[in-house]
This record gives sequence, structure tokens and C-alpha cells, in this order.
Amino acid sequence: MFTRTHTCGELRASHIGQTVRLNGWVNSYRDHGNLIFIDLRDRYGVTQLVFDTDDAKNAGAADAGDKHAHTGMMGAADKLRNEDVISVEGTVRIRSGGENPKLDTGKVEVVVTSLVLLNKTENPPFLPDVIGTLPNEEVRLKYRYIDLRRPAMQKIVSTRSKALQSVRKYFVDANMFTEVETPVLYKSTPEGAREFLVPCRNVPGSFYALPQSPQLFKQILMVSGCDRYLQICRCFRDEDPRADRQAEFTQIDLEMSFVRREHIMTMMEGFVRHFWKDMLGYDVPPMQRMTYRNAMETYGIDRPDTRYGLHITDISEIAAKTDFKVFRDALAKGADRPRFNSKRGVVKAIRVPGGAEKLTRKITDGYSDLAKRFGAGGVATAKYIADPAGAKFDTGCAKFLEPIKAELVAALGLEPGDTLLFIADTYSVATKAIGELRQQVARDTNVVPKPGAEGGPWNFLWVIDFPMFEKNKDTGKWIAMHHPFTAPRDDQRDLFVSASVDDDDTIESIVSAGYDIVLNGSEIAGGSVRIHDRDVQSKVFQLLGLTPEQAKEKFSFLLEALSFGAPPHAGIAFGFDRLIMHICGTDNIRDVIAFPKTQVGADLMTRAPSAATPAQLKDLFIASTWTPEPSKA
RNA sequence: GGGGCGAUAGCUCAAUUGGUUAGAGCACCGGCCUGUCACGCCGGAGGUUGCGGGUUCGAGCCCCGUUCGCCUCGCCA
Repeated sequence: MFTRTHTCGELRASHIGQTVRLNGWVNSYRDHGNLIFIDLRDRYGVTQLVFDTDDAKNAGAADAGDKHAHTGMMGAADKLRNEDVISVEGTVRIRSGGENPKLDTGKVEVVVTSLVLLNKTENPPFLPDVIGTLPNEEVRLKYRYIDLRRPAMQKIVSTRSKALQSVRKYFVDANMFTEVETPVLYKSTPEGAREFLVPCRNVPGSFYALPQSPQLFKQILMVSGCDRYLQICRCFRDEDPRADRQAEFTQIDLEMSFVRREHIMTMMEGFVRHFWKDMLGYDVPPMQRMTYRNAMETYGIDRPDTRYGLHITDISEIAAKTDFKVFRDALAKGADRPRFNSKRGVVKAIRVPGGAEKLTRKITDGYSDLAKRFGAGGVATAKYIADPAGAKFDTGCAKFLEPIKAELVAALGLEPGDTLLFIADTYSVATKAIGELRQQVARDTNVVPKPGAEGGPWNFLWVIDFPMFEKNKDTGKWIAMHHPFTAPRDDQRDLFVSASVDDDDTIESIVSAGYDIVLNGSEIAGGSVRIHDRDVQSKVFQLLGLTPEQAKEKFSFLLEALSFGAPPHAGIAFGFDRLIMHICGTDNIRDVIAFPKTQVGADLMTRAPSAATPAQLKDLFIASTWTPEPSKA
């Protein structure tokens, strides 16, 4: 009936003379009266169809008809509009009007002898064949099925599909991983991200949670002897989204038994190499490694973008030698703390080459606002300029810098024409603020290369040696930096076991066996060697402030499993959506998800979430406490 | 929860510092056109300027509130 013989991207000069049937959407039409061109589109491409009164008759169309009388096939072709779905039969021939080099099928056209209108469309809100600006995202999301017809979106969808195959090829086919599915209805463990809850009808008043990750199941699988586990799984975190983050996202979840850090890093680096080769033909060079401390010191962030310099320098010792109140006050904070302690007062600086010209007063004024958003007091600035009497500091806090000029020039490699930016505060505040500042300066001075997909460098990086714990600013309690099942680095075990609950400085200094993969400033994977020793796991819970009773209530199954022959194991999870973003060169995660959600978790197409009926709630023993706020107007 | 930006025809955008009947391109409807490929030509229809208040002789424009979308801080073990 309408079984096609070819796709719309398939026909070439070699098909000339053949009778073919094509199905697809009307991409555009050019109506010349008794000659009508239709560009027919499917996901493989576009083919030009011709409806010609004379030709159709010559080609043997049963009912060629006449457009002006609105009869037969010509009359029907005259009524075709963009996005109508049609099936046509016809003959392939060379284009007599010259080829169209923009189309893969541009040498040929199909003279239609039979037209079937499979489905007439309403006037669509926008056309997949976008000329100029895309409609705004609200419209694209509401009519997602139209947006997905766009070739650019079709390409992403198929790239994502190919990527899934590539993942399985490496792990399952080549490296003996077993793909295992774990529950989506899961036990609530209210550490970490906020969870989505699912009421349980059979046990009134109780709830499942949707998993933030299958972390504990995959560890239990290791105890089960699974040995090498893979799951391409959906995870749920009820937190506000960002450009590269959705509440519902996909992870490539992995775990291996009988390995330590080096083994799993080698395996995963092999995957990255395979994946980029498979997807883009790119050979990933051996990946650099950077410690967390080095990343924080030099880049002010745990996922450094190493495609550009603008390195951060700690000038605390030099800054102590000048009488600048901003520096002095900062350095007085936690002066008795160890060198890298989060509470120690520090002064950090960035040298911006050529900044004296590139960074206007307006731009640098904005930097203080940026620093304030991250808790710092502001940004001190000074230009270093050429002068007949020798290069000198100018503007900003210049006069305070003259006494330490020689040392600053040596420490920072200053050249005339540079601008210096300073942030002075506690280690944790100054580090974060100047790390954000560095990225803003990079954007302002145009030193960020195009993304790798557009020909820029792919800078892969392992970040290792994370702290085990960090302090929660609000509660003052220790929390696991990665998660509570992360093991201390092998050489830290004695220090860890000896740490007492109230010894903050020691707890802060313990290094974990965690590792992240960072690509161009974006975290694409994170994992760790896991704790496989029940006593070590109990100690972690203790340091996190869980009583033995609480630990048992929440994690008894894990502690029991660890005591019944748990092998050493380690794992990692890749953010699959982010991998696809990099491969496709987009900075919007919604572009790589077929049916994404908005900032408030809404699906604009289906209108989810929606209210439940009283009957549904009654079945679930749920009552809502929500009431609309009375209007203030 | 906080900050920023935005919303005008189906879509993308205009609309002089608050002043006539809110315009254009594309899409749509009608007509013409036999070699186009962003086809062309003639004509037409299409608006609660997101919504609700307010200021004003007069509001798309100013003020307040609100809804929705995007970016972001917090958050994301």
C-alpha cells in the first residue's frame, strides 16, 4: 500500500529510470500552476518530487488531472501544504532544471504518478525547516514532535542511540560487563539530593523513593559475585535544574570487583578513548591527572577548564608584607590554621595578560558583584603599566602594591599591560570566588576555545585525591564529599581509623579514593573505590553523625552484606546526557533529551505534573496540605 | 527561597522619551504562473500587546502584583 522502496535521502543518479515509492512530510512546495515541486522529507533526507500535468500523463499516471479544474492528482497536489504526510509513487529522473548541490539527492527528482495523502496537517505553529531564528523554547517544548522533526534534532536523537550501542560494545562485548537492571521503586535514604517520593498503596503511610543513583544496589551486586556491572539507568534528583542538569537524567553506571583505583581508572580511560574514537573518530591522548588540591589552588574549582591559562596564585605570604586593609583583614581570619585549611585567611590573585586594555572599568566593577555572589567582599584590581621610570602599578589598589612589587612580578610573571585581580578571604570563600572570577575573565577576554565538537581541544582530565569529608555550612555537620560509601585512599586508612569524631582538622585532611573525569571544565564522570569493610563503613557513618541505631535503620542491609564476604570493589558513573552534549556540541541538556522538562519540572507537551483525583489520593491514603495563596491584589 | 533577562498576529520581530486605526517577513486563505529549490506576482484574513490592578486626558511603552519560559545563586551525598 504505502510500503516505501527507498528513503528520502537515498536516491542518486544510479536510480534514474526506476519506479520508486517514497513516504514523508511535505518540507516545502513550489507551485508553478501546471508544474508543482514538493520537497519530501523524512529522517534520512529530502527528495524533490515533481507534479507536471504533461509529464504525469506521459509517465502513465492513471489520473493525472488538471490543476485548474482541481481534478485528479494535480488538483490534490495543488492542495498540499507544509507538513502534510504523503506517500508517492513515481519515476526517478535527472533534474532538467539543473541539480541542487545543497541536497544529497540533488541530482535527481521523482516524477509522481500516484499521490496518497496519508494525513492532512493543521497549520503548524512552526516548521521543521527553520530559516533564521528558532522559535522560543516554550513553543519548541509544547510541540516537541514538530521540533524533533528538525534534522538537527533527528541527528542528536540518532547520535544518542548510536552512543548507547557504543557503550555496550565496549563494556559488554569487549570487557565482560554484565548489564543488570535495578529497582526504580527504591528505599528512601534522605542523605544527599532531595528525593522524589512514591506512595505505597499496600502499606499506608509509607513511601518508596526514586533512586538518585543505583549506588547501593550495584555494590550489593559486587557482593553477589556479579564482578563487572553496567547499567544505563535513569536517576532522579529533585533539585532545581541548570543548563546541563535535569531532575531526571541518565547515567552510565559501572562497578568492578577485585580492583583498586588504578585498575578502574585504566578501564574507564579506555572507555573514553573507545567512545570518542567510535563517535567522532578522535583519538583521546593519555589523560592528565590533577589532585583536587592542585585543581582548587590553580583553578579554584574541582572541575578545571584547562583549555586556557589565567592560573590562580596564592600570594598570602607576599600580601602580608603590605599594609592594605583588605589583605590584612582577610589574613587575620584563621591565621593559626594549617596551610590548606578551609578557614585559613588567604589572598589569591589572577594575572590577566593584556588586561589593562581588555578589561574596562565597567567590566572590573562587575567582578566585585560576581565575587560578592560567592560570599567574598569584592575584587581588588590594579594595572601594571609601562613607565619611563620602570613599569609600575596604576589605578585600583596600586599604591598598596608598590612595596611588594618585585615579589609580585616574580611570583606572577607580570608584564607591562597586565591587570591583576585579587580576592582576599578565607581559603574556601576566596578559592571558590576567584575560581568563578577566572571563568568570567576567560569569557570576557575571549580566551575560551570553541567546544571540541567545533574543532576546539578536548581537554580530558582525571581529578583525584578528593577530601573524604566537607563541612555542611548550615548544620555544621560533616558530610561525605562524594558519598558515604567512598573509601579512604589506601594510604589514608590508618589516619582515618584513628580520627576522633571531634578532630575537625584531621577529618578535613583525610583523602578519599575518589576520582572524577573532567572535560573542558565539565564533570562527565565521578566515582570511587568503595568501602568493603564493615568496620570502616561504620566509622564513616559515625563521623557523619549517625548513631549506630540510625546507621542500622538506614543501612543495615549494606552493613550485613559487607560482613558476608564483600570483595574489594570500585565504580564510577558517567553523566550520559552530558557526554552527548559534548559529542553534539550543545550547551543545553534539553537538546539531547527527547522529552525534557522545564525549570520547574514541567513537561509542556503532556502538561505533567498534574493534580491527582480525590479517588487516587484516597487509595494512597494521601491528603494534600497545599492551599492556593490568597491573592494580595 | 534569592538575583537577572524575557513575553506584541500561528512563528520571528518592529512600533520615535506616553500620542491617529499596533506594522513587516514567514506561515495561512483566495487567484495567477511549466523548471523551481528561501520560486515569483496579485489580493485577503489574522491582535484581550501573557494575566490582574494602578498612574494618566491618553499605556504595548511608566508603577505594583502575578503567571510562564530561560540563565543563575542556594541546592545537586
